[in-house]
Amino acid sequence: MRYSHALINTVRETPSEAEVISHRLMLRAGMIHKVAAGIYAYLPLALRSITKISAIVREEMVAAGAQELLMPAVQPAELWQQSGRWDKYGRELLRMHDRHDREFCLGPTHEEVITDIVRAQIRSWRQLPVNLFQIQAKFRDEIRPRFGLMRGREFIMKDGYSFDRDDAGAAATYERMHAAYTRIFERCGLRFRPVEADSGAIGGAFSHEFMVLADSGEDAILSCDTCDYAANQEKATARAPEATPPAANAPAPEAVATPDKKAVDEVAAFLHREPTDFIKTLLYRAGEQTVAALVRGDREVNEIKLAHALGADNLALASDGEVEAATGAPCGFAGPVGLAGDVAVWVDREVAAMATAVTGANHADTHLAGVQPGRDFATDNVADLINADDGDPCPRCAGTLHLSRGIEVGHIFKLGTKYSAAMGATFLNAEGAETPAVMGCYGIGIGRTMAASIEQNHDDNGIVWPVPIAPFTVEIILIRETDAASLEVAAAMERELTAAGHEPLVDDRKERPGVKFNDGDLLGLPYCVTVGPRGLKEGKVEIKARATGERVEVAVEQAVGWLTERCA
RNA sequence: CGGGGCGUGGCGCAGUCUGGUAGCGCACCUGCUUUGGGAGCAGGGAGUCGGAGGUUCAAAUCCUCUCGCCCCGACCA
Repeated sequence: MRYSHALINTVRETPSEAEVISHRLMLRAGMIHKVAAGIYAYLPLALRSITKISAIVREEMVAAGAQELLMPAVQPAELWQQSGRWDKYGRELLRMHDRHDREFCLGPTHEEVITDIVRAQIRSWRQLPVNLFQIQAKFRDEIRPRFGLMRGREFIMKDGYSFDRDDAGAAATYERMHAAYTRIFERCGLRFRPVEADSGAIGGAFSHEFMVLADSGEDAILSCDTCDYAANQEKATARAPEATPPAANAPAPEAVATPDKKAVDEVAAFLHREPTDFIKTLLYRAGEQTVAALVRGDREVNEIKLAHALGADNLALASDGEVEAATGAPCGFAGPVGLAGDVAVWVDREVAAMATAVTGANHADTHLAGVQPGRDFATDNVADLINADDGDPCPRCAGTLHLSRGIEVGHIFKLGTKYSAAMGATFLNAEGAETPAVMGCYGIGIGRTMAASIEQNHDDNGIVWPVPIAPFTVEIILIRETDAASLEVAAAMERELTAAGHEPLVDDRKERPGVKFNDGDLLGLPYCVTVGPRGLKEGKVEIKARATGERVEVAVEQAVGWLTERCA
């Protein structure tokens, strides 16, 4: 490919809308073009990379026994009504009407359609298992799209769905997908980690997210420094604390004045105690019920865990007015002792293990010291309710958990029979009984994987592509595009490299060398060959490795061989 | 949806407070000189100032409405 004929328009100045580095660099390198909020066109450079990522995904999916198909982006409301999600999905689902006023939506995911297909195609246990996937644009009307391709409304996704005869089969398929995903992200040259994830409303322990490790990631993950335990902070559980036995015959709680001190840190400083000596009481509304969640003063409530513990669908922090109604005190002085009887008290494991603590007194400007869980308030409902944090003990071994950030590029989970049962995707098993297929689903954000790679691999000068997903593998810079000898060498090299399976981009633009070098670094192709009169005088070209900055002078006739050896 | 900010040549911005014939840098086009890490000089093209309505002799600037975009938050298979 000749740069002078390629649609690659780099810009020196960073467009002001870009927050994260991958978005900035993709705009600067002329890879994407925004069409509307969260909706992008993939320009040729970006599409080349996306095509490569897709090819890796296809190969590994097929190798793992999956078959590719393609479903429509537009889906009829009836299917979503059958699964029950038409009413549940909310405004993230973009709905529309056709000319006959029938309702449709743009597919944010394809469980309904795939289940519809399979129920029409599958009759017998002999046809199972079947594992199907597609690579296609999805649309989710995100409340706030951001970070360019990282969180768009329209995005390219590989979504796969498996149907098995029984749980054991589904578990085996799940493991195969886990292994395939690991190979996919390894082949893409990414540093990543599979982590245990919350499976949302579906429940069950079978859910893993594949996280590309990057400080700019939107997800917090905890991983053990000793064993291979790693989990999304939404899900991560630290080892349960040992109970500290309370002193016998300890005095009853004592009220202490804490005028105008509300936040735990303020009260702790005022009383010369540590936040870890406190119990923080947060009030929530779960439907009609008011719930008090008790966590140690330095901890954060994990609302997902709390919702699971309660079996609640929707959970929201209580308003100031609701707090006053439940505690009889202004917000900031809530505590478990003497709460209104209709408030359900849920106690974090760590709090239940405390010997004594300071809590709010349910009275303005007052706290209680010397409160004993179990003696001064009931500990009937104990659960893990907090976010595990950096330094907590690992639940599986003697190691320590560490907090880091990641970008979710893949998510696999076992669905069970939720959709197959609701939509009648059943088959006759070996005993002749009608049985719903056991499903799993498996997603990879293709565009997000590309963005995550840039997020993880860049420097001050631009992108640093890993060879397997680079738009081109080699850039050939012509120092003097008017020099006949240089042109001849570049043309020959382009031919030979192409024949050897490389993808060269020849910068033959009428630009000064400095411009070409800087654009070369910005585009970030793995190798850059500089062809100019000065080197050719000695029959040499210079090759630079983008990732390491290593430069070598190589004889013209050895350059292709040198590159082939390095790219293997 | 709540809070904040921004819409002025392709991109980045000034001008708006205090109304008076639209400007700068980059990019683009032409020519000459240059050419191993973002060249110089000269010339040139390009903007209904997001849109609609209003005030005024006069509106990018003041008023009203509206649309879009960005940031923070709530939300998220």
